Amino acid sequence: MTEWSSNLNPTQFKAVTHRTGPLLVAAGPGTGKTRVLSYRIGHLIKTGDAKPDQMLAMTFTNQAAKEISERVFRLLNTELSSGCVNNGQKVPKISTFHGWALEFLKQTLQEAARLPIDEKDAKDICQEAAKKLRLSNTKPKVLQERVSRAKQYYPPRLTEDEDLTALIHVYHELLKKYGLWDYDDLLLEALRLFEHDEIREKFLRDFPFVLVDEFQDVSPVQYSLIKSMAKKNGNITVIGDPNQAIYGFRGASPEFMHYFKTDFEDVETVVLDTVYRCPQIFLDAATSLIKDRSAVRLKSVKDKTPKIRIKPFEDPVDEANWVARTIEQIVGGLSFVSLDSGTAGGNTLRSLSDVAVIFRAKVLGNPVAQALSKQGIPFQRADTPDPLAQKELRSIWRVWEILKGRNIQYHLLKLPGGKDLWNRKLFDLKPGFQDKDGPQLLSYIIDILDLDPNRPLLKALARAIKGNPHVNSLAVLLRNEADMLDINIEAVSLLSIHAAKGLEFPIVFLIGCESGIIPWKEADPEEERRLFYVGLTRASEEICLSHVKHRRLFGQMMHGGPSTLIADIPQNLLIKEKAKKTRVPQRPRQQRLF
DNA sequence: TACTCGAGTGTTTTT
DNA sequence: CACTCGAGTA
Repeated sequence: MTEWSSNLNPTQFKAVTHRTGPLLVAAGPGTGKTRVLSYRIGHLIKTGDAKPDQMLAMTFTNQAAKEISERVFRLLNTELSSGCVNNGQKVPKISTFHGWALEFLKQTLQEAARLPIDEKDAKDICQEAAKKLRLSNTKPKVLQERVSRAKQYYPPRLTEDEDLTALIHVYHELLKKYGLWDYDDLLLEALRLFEHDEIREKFLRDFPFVLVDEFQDVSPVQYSLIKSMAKKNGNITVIGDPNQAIYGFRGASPEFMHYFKTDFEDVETVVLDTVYRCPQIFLDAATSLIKDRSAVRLKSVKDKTPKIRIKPFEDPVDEANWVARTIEQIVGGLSFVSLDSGTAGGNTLRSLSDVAVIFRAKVLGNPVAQALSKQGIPFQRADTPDPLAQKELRSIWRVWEILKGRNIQYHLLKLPGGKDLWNRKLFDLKPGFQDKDGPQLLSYIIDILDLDPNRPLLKALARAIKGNPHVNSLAVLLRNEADMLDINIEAVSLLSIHAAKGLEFPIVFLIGCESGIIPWKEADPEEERRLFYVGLTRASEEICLSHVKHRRLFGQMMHGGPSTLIADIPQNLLIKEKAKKTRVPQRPRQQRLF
């Protein structure tokens, strides 16, 4: 315990050691949210207040669940070795909302539980439903989005739209026929189960300690779930930052943070306001954007407070080239702030992984990606497409699922070539597949799908499986491989602001700071402010906001001028730089290999 | 059933 | 611009 408290500041300590009853932790950017969450779990175990398997911690992403698990286990292991905790093999359940819901449904409904499908299959089924109804608009993507949007509410919010009502009805009939649930159903069905008193009572007995991460991002359904998961005076901890609520477009609302205080009884509120990440000026700029400047003033522990640089450019290519050149100089050993100003730079040696370029919409990353490749600077983008959207991989995955005995009927139906063919093909060979390992399964699948195993895509897949021979879910493996933005890799990161949430980088370029881009035209202006807030608080040392005069977006010329949000920041926190007339000649710095 | 081509359309994203 | 989707053709 003593070692623990030495790692925590007083407010963190208060949140970690809070004993019983509802707890709301308002945690600004870089205030040690994950630390508090994992320490709290560890602390509850250590004091004996909770048995490990009485705890459920819920996150939004697998990544977050993994991170927290790792920290908790690291914490407990250290404690274990010093003999403080007597650990049974029981462990706290740390899982995503959806992951927990699926398990809960399986456990409660047994064989009556259906099988989950991903978004792509949901689109297909939406389309099937729309065709049945002869709706005029049958775009699967649009339909699925509208259906999913409605299903963020319980009961699903059907508005006045009759088409949507009918569509959802038929869509649900189809899902029922196939024995499937979409992602939204997992949460909705879990919520439905909680309407049965005996089921809810059992849950309350099983999990008297519930913790929720990124609480500001909960949807109405998730909020209802949370309310069902604890008594009004129960041991429920929620942690989040209302100023970083940027998922309104999928039904989340920062309001739930306020509701929590009245929906539960005697809520203890702890505000984490000591920021370990950002310099004070970045924090002041960020908070100045938020309307109800909630009495909280974030305080940075950093002594250096560089100002925020504002850089104007003519067009996206200028902007991108400047970013690329500047990065090159940074990793060359010159400090960022002193560039252009003639001062000799500090000697901080930067690595490419210290740098992120972030932006409001993914397309804005393209010119930067081009400029970086031209300069031979390695970079990684977070926005890799879902690998399972690719045809071959999807077929491979379907056969894999069939051989693993999951969702067989539906996958047979969807495989190219048709059900009968595949029934025949798979029939003879199925026995004994339980024992085959990943690589064997894959080569078998490639064989019966008649694919060329030497294609780079399949070779990469084979490599991924080889590193993970006992993988059960190919989907999880593929998606992890694909969108894992590897922080340790020696490369610049290109990310949307959304994708950057939760991350930090010493040096951040926030590009495309123009009105119409951020704030995005026709978007909730308050949420746009929070987005900018998130963007500004990603940097731990230096940040530069840039804007251009003209930008071609979706084939249309935009000239919104510098973002109105920049004008809303107290100007003494900014250094505005003049546009440079001189266009630096393109020098090919590094020959590309091919 | 499988592929090509042109019209249409645009934020952000997890499960 | 760049991509997706679906109509149309083989």
